This record gives sequence, C-alpha cells and structure tokens, in this order.
Amino acid sequence: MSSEDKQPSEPAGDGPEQLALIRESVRRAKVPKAKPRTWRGAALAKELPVARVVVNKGVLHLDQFFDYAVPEELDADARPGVRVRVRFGAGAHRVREGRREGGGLIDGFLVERRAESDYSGALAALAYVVSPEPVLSPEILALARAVADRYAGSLADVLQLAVPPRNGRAEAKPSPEPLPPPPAPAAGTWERYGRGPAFIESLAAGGAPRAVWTALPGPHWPDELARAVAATLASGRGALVVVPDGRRAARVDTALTALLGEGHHALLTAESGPEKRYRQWLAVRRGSVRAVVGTRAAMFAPVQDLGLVAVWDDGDSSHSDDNAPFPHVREVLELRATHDTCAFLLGSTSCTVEAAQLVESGWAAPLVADRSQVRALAPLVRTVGDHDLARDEAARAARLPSIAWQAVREGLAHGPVLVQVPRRGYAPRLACERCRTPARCRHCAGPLEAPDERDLRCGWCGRDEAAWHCAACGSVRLRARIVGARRTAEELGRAFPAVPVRTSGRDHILDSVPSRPALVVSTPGAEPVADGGYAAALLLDGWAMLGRPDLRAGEEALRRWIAAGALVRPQTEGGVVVVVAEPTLRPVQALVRWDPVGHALRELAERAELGFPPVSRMAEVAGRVSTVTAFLAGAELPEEAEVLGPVPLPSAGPGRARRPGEPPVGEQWERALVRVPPGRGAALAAALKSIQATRLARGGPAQIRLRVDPPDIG
DNA sequence: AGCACGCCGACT
DNA sequence: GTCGGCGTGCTC
Repeated sequence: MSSEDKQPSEPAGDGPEQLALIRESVRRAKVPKAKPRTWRGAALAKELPVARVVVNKGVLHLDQFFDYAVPEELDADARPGVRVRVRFGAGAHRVREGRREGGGLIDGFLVERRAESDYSGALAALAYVVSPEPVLSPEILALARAVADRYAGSLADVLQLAVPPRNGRAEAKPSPEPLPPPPAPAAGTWERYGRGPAFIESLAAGGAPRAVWTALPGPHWPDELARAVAATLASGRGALVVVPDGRRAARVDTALTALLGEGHHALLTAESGPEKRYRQWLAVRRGSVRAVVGTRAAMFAPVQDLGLVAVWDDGDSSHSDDNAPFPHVREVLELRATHDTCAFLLGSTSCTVEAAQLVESGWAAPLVADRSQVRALAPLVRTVGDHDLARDEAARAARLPSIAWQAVREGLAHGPVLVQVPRRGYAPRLACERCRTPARCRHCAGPLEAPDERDLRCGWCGRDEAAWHCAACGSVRLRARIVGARRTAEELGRAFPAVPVRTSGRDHILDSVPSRPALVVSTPGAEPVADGGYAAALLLDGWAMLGRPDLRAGEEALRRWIAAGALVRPQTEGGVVVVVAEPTLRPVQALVRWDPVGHALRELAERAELGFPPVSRMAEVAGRVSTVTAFLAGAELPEEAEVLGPVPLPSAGPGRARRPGEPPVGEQWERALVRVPPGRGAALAAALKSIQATRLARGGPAQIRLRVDPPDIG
C-alpha cells in the first residue's frame, strides 16, 4: 500500500473534459456530496474502512458483492442499507502515466461495513453516498437473495423490484410517530370458519400459524383480512397484505380504517403516484407504520418485525411480476414466512392447485367453513348446454338458452343481474362446429386465431386463412366466436327494453352498482359489487373459458365463475347462477357443488401423475431457434432434469400485435421446458443461472429468456 | 455492457 | 520495429 500512497490522488491525465463529465454526472444525481475520486492519498474511515456493495447494473451477470474503500468524509453516512454510487468497470482504480480513469459511476446499495476485504487487489473508493437513508434492510436483502435464487435471477434485478426509486422530497419529510398497538379485535365473521377464531387468537398471541383460507362467498373478506392484520398488530408485530388490484386494495383499506382508524396502516399501490408511494414506503421502512396493504410490488414492503404475510386471490394473474425474474407474490410471501418465521395467510373464494399443495404437504392448514355454511351462503348454480336456445325470438336474438333467459327475467324482478362475458382477446382454440376438431393452419399446422370478428389467421406463421374447412369432416363452420361485452349489452338491452344496462370492462370498470334492477354486463375480474348482492348471475360462453390451450384453463374458469358467483345473494335469499357450459365437465361440476378445494385437489393429483407443475418444477428457456438448443447443451442440468421441446413460439407478425413476453417482431423463436421432480427446483435454478451467467459474460446481450414457473405452459 | 490487455499481419 | 485487428476476460 505504501508505494501506492505516493501516487497523486487525481490522475495527471485528467483534462477539463473529464472534470466536466464528472461534474455533469454529479449534478444529474442531485447529490453533490463528495467529488468522485480514487482513494489513493485520501484518508480512510478509521473503523471498518471497507464497504461491501451490491452494484445495480441492469443486465449484469455478476451476482456478487464488491468491496470499496470508505473515505473518511463518507464514514458517517456510509451505513449498511444506504444507496451509494461507485466507479465500476475495467480500470476503475488503475492510474497509470498518461492514462485516465476508466469505469463509470453506477448505483448500488451498501450492504455491510467490514474491517477488511478478501479481495486481493487495491480497492476503489465509494464515489458518494446518495442519501443517508438506509433503504435496504438486512431482511429485505436476504429475501431478495432467496427470490433471486428461487427464480434463477440476479440479486440486482430483484432489488430493483424491492426498493422503489428514490425521491428526495419524500425523504426530507419526517415520518409520523408510530401509534401504540391496538387492542386485539374480536373474531367477527371468522366465527363462520371452524378454526377461524383460533387463527385470530394465535396471531394476537404472537404465534405464526400458516393457513390456506377458502373464503365464503359474500362481502366479508376485506373485514376478515383486516381482523387478521389487527390481531397481528395487537401482538406488537407488523403485517402485510397483498391483493391483485387497486380496487381490492381500497376495499381492505376501508375495512382496516373502519376497524382501527387511520395511522396504523399504509396503502401501497401504483395509483398513489411515485412521491406519495415512496413517502408511504419510507414510513413503513422507518417503523412509523406497522401494517401494509398493497398490490404486487408491496410483497417486498420492508415491514418491521413482520408477524403476518397475507395474499388474497393468488390465482389472479397480476400476482405474477412482469419484470425479470418474474417472481410470484404467493411464492415470495412463502419465502418471507419461512425466513422471518411469521404467520402466512392465503385467502381466496376459489383455490389454486398451488394452494391445495400447501395444504397437502402439511406446510399450511386449511381454514374452511363447513359444507352447511357453504351451501347456505352460495347461490344456487344451474348449468345449461349452449345448444338448446330458447324458442322466444328475443331470447334467440340475445343468444340466450331458455333457462338463462328465465333466470335473468326472474332475477330482474328482485334486483341487479350480473352477466359475465369473456374478454374478446381471451381467445380459445378455434374448432370445427360439427366435430370439434381444432382448426389448424394448412401451411404449418399452427392453431388458427380470430383477431377480429371477420378474419382468421395462423398463430404461428401469421398467414391469413381465407377459406377454412375442417380437415376431418369438411364442415366450413367454426364454433361461435366470443361476442364482446359491448355487443352483448346491446343485445340484452333489446331483449329487456325496460331495464337499464350497464357495462364494466377493461377501460371502464364500475366499482359498485345499487340494489335496484339492472343488467350489469362485465368481463371477468371487472365485476362491480352489487349493494346487497346480485339477484342472479349469468355466465356466458363457458366453452371459451374452458377451451383455452392452457394447463390452467379449468382452474381459471372455475376461479372466475366463483368470483362472479360470490357477488350473488345466498340461495336462501333466492340467489341464482346460470352457467352456459357443458355440465359434465369437471370445473362446471365443481361450480355446481361450490367446491373449489375438491377441484384443486383433483387437479393436483392429476398433475402429480403427469409430472406437471407445481408438483414438479418447470423452467422455460426461450430464444432464437438455434440458441435454445445451444443453451441447453451447455447447461449442466440436474441429473433428473427432462427437456421438453423445443417447440415454436407464437410470434407477432403482420397484423398481429406483439403480446407481452413474446419475441421481437420478425423473429422466429422457440421454447423448451425443463422439468425436474419435487425437491430439485433449487438445483435447476442454479444450473440455469450458471449457464446464463457464462453465456452473458461471453456472448454479450442475453439472447435467452429464462423463466422459472412459466405462467402458461399450454 | 464497456474496456483493457494480448497476441498476430502490413505500414511509416 | 510498431500500429492496430478484435478475441477473451474482468470489473472491488
């Protein structure tokens, strides 16, 4: 070190240009605390002069910490958890005659102060501490590490999801004083569930119970979640609830405010905007607020002394993050519950296969009501095939079978009637109307799709099909396409001219409707809540929901039907649901019996037999045609790993918009699935991550998209 | 990704 | 002899 001490602290080769560049970048970062510099000649912190930093470089295969020297003037601010900027890149610290510093300034988090480094070379200095606010807690760092490993992603990628971007104004404001813990709440409507009161008592007593809760239909779930939160707060611990969207976050927020008043909880949703959101997040991080209700990104909320994590409706696709490495709320909260030994509550009116597995494996206990409660509170469900259309002319015009027509008419005498119509983009596999043979492209055998009412196009090669006829029976008719919510509303309006018709869908979501008679046409997930419950619900085009080329089609259809049915009055008050779908199908029968758990258990058994997720773990490897095979050839996969495919991936083409997760326009991609038996998921993730890292180091940009637990595996 | 280092052919 | 091609590999 002594020879290096003689070096000048600034390299001789620095011209005015270089200095201007440095000033520029400092000004842009708005924190002109310390000039970026090398550490040579500068005094170092006397205690723990080494800072361990996780560098936040976007496409970085380097998933490791880097040590930097802490200059004396940064000693006080350079605490674990703060944001820092460091020089990073080849030659960042090298100062040779006539050559200037290399490496640019990049963001990072300081994770640890140490007495010495185990790196053999000379350390570069921290350029500056962006802000003394310690944003990355040890718990969140450990969680991010676990999530990165679980999903074959890098720590930096996960941290980007976990720690929101800085906002100086929000940081400058002090957070309010924390309120003392509230008293333990009464069990309330948890009394309706066998082990409900015991669960709440356990939370209040500081316990860490884990449960999969199958919620009864009706409007009580936000209050029930609020009581679980309140009980956890009463024990002196914090709580976190993650819901799929802002509407439902608002419901839980309202319930919590009604139960505890303001000040105990923060609402973390995208709707509040960056500054407010960061202010709320900081209040949580600083321990001023002990409970959080939020959407997906809140799964990483740095709640202090976490006592409970809860997820509502885990089957909703918005619980899957759409940024690498695509973590899922349920899985992240499972990791948190395990790492922080806190309580876990997964609630839904329906039941995913994953939730059933948590119970089957003994990791969580079921939290259910008796069948008699379920029967009393669920609506009466009737099924009707889609062939027997009504004789009545008006009913035929509205495409309604007679039973459905009757149910709507009778329902309208007592209150609002919900009509659920699949979204138009929700494309099932098209099939021959007569023999049900799937409609395939005559050139490449890809599945045909109907981008609009008129045209037919291949989902693989993009060719238009002008004159389709069934290869098996010669029929020229395809099974009816989905009619969108708007046209359904028009047709129903003509069939029931005296009744107001309202629609709720993607761009125009109604939150609630009054209790007077009305037809409410909605796409799945956008159903308004009806004051006092709907008198009836009509679930149209069930075949389309069930016919999607997806492993989860059945589970997903049932989830959406149950979600709509849960808004209908109990059958003891005359509530009726009519589902237009083949009555012999398993999800339809599960709806009739209102038995989502039984359905999930049967699906789980079947997946175990077929070696499908979540019983086995799968990863998707997608990329250009030759790359996928090369990638897999280079990977040292676990012994038991099985490679399925590769098969061509649907791609965007002329006239077909690129959907998220699809290859760039004009590129033909393929994908392989890699499957491992239970217990080998971590080994698979590690193998994929390692080969991805070496390829990135050599081949530049990632030509391979990796995804553990792909959401759609056909 | 940058960027430097390194080990091979035609130029002042 | 040396300027410079871009093929590997490292970045605290």
